[in-house]
Amino acid sequence: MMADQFKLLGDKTRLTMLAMLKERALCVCDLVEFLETSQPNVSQHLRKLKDAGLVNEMRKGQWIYYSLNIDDKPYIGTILNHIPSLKEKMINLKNDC
Amino acid sequence: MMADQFKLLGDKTRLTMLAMLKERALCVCDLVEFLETSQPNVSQHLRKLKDAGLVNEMRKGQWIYYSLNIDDKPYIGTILNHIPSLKEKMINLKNDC
DNA sequence: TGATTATATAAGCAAATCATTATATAGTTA
DNA sequence: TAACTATATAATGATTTGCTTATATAATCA
Repeated sequence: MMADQFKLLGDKTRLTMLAMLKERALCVCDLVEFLETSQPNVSQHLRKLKDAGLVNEMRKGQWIYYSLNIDDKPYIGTILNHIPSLKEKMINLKNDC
Repeated sequence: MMADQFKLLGDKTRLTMLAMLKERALCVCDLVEFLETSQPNVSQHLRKLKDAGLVNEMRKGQWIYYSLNIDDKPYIGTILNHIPSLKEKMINLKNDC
């Protein structure tokens, strides 16, 4: 249902995660560092996003990279384009923590 | 905050209400009839939408009409345009119940 | 004025939500 | 293999949410 997808966007942490993933694929530890929250918290939000089909995961060694999967959800893309870019603030993030 | 606005869209009842108001201004009793829920429930959802500035109210006699107020929120409009139209199903709604 | 209609507000409750802490799983490295 | 790192899952608890029932407010009508 459509409302369920918006419910996912209605949380500051998840909305920020999606805005980050709009810039590039990220591993869990990148998200943890940037969001300044616990690793389980990030993992649980990621699971919700994955269950809703909004993100994909791809293992790379011991890291798991998450990326946006919204090509079939144009309105989600529109929404994310209205969020101020986080590119600048993400510069310090090093992959493979 | 942006997430708070999406939180409002993340509820089936409210999302339907907004989709209805996209068609035209409606009084509370129209919403109650269409949504098949209680009048206080509708009033409380309307208050949230009003507090967030998504709808306006206008009294007309003993009725209060609510209308969309999203001219300054383009992404909300985009979202509502992706919701299947309710126009057909709203044909039987008589104003001023 | 008193009854009726439309709407709002308050109180209460079950269910959902978000975070935390503890633990499990899986890959890597020494 | 043992220790370490990255991530997931489980258990728990405080807070929020959505709805119901009861009551209040405001406009209309007889």
